[in-house]
Amino acid sequence: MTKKAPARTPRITIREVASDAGVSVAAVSKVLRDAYGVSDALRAKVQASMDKLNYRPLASARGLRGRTYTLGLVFPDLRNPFFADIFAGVNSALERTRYQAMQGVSVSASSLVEAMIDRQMDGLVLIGPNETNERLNDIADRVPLVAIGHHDLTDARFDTVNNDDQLGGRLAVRHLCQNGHKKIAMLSLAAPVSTVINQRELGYRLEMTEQGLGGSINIVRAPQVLREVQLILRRLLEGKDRPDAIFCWTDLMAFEAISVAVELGLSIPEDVAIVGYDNTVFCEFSQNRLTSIDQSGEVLGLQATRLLIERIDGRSHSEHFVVTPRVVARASSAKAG
Amino acid sequence: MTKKAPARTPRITIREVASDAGVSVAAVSKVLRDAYGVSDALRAKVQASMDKLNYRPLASARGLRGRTYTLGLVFPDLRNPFFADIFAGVNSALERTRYQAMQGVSVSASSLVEAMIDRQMDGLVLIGPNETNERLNDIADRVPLVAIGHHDLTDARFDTVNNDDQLGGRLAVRHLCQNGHKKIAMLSLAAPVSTVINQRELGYRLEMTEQGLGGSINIVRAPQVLREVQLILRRLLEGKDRPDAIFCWTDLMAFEAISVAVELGLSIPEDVAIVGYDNTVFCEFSQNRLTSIDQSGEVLGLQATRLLIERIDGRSHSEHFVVTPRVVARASSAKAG
DNA sequence: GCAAAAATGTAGAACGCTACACGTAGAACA
DNA sequence: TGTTCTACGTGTAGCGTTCTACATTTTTGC
Repeated sequence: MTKKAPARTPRITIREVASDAGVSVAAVSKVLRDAYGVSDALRAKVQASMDKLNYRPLASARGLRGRTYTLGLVFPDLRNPFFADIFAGVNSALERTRYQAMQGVSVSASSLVEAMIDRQMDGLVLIGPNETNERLNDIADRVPLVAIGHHDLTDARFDTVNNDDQLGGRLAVRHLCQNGHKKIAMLSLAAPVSTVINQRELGYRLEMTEQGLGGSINIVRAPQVLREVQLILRRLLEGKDRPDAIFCWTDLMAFEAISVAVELGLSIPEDVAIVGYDNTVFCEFSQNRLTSIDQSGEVLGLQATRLLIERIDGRSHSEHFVVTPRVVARASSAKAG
Repeated sequence: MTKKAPARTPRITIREVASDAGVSVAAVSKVLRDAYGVSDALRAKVQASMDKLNYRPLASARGLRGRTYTLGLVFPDLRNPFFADIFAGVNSALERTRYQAMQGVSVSASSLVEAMIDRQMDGLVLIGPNETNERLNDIADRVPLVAIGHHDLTDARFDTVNNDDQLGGRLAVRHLCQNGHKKIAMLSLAAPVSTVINQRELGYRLEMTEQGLGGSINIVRAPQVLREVQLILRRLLEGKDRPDAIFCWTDLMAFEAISVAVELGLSIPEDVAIVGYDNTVFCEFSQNRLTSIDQSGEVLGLQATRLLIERIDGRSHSEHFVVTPRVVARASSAKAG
């Protein structure tokens, strides 16, 4: 079945560079890694040959001995534009380095993580990993690891970068209270897989209680399936006890909430105010004009990358970076009455 | 600066498997690649050892001699959820294979493509590449290549998978005509970088002409920048010659169009109908209820992957796969009057 | 039953790079 | 002038695979 592939233009190797520059292979390698013991003259000579031949080191070969200069990013999903922000942050951190990021997507990180380790990634960033600390430590024992959006720090042998999701939950409630809302419901995720959700729920609860609204705490949980979400929102908004505000655990759900509300003839924010989370581009975008909690994905990505490279360079104690969220107020939660 | 990294749990190598199974390294390699000349007994023995030791071949090492079983996907952008559909298609094509996809994002494919070649990807899928055929052929000479969303087939030494964008443009216009709209404008992209846009514009023009609306052909071009898009849309909708329908080159722009229209107090579809392109999940989603041209990203991804693997396996002539788009009608373009 | 053919397994040389261990030469020191 | 440093280059042994030869065993054909 497998025929011979057509002849491909062959690669320039370090050997050819060496012979072109009239030096040893080892010398070229030194220049490549800017290792100690290289004179300016030699560097220049080698550099010239590399440029001339358009030489590029082969990552797999490097990986066999040293590094591949490749970082792996594991996203849980590609549909949420919030992840694009994180990615942008990663890339800006990588700008002046020799590292390159490769991404993969998978709900259960496991198999993808293995694939990335097989491919000699120098380090991994897991975004919103749905994994136990035990499992994460297991990975961390094999490859430098940073988790974004993981709040369990006990015994962590990896770094974390987090938005303060608990504070985020609080801010949402506080903001809605300030704008005169009282019956604030929260739309959360069924089977809360991530510690992120737990923190947001906790923040919601705590702030509701502190605001003296403990009695009207109302967490509604929906799965990721669109139909289900719509159904549950409809039930919530048609019920006799309709909330006058909904805090949604992510912008995407918030858009859906707006959608269902409008469909039911309710006006926003007069009848029901909506607040989302992530402050994705789409908040600005559509008529949604959605108030949202900004967790600055770009900062998350940037810090995670910084920590990861530190770790690759040898740091072995764990660091945990926290970003403070903030409310970005838009029309969807404007002052009631 | 660079300290010694902490001791990592070492990898199981093919050598250890071989010694555990009491066979040669070559034998294990044969089993791994299911090459010719392996008895059932040997296979079983080796398989057992591999399972027992939890062995996983190292891609970089394989790459040095043969394949890495890694495919590279190059996306122009991560924000458009349409790309998630393509990705899903790729993954479903990969399901029962030993290949794994890694993604990268970059507007100008160039540097990312080089990085992927450096990392020994067995093949590349470029999505909406903003490159000349010359450049693409150049890449194709070095690595098996498939382009999704590239309409220039002259001399192509790579495969392409395309939605029939010209037909898509036609369908949009035809649909709007059938629903009684006449002054149909098209919102396109400034500096049309991709052949995709050209085809959609062409389809729009041709169908307008055939419908006898050649006189009201009106292509408005906006850059990718949100502010600009809003400005241009506002100008278009406030002008004395307001169109009664807008065909937008992508859903994201269509949402923006809806947004601006609503802001201006226009109702959709009575005052102005909107049609998008891509049929992203968000069409169903928000109150947008956006009519869109479906180009089935999943099929595109699946076919591209299929072609790519064929090419890796040795096919050298080019193939070009075309998917037929279809209109998915929703509220945003309902019958006028 | 014997030669030829087919099937099965093994040795060992790459693949392109890194990094350790040296060799050498000039500078600094006494 | 000899000796010790230091800076700079080089030789070469791997890293974990694949894959071409080749050696050995088993099967087949007559």
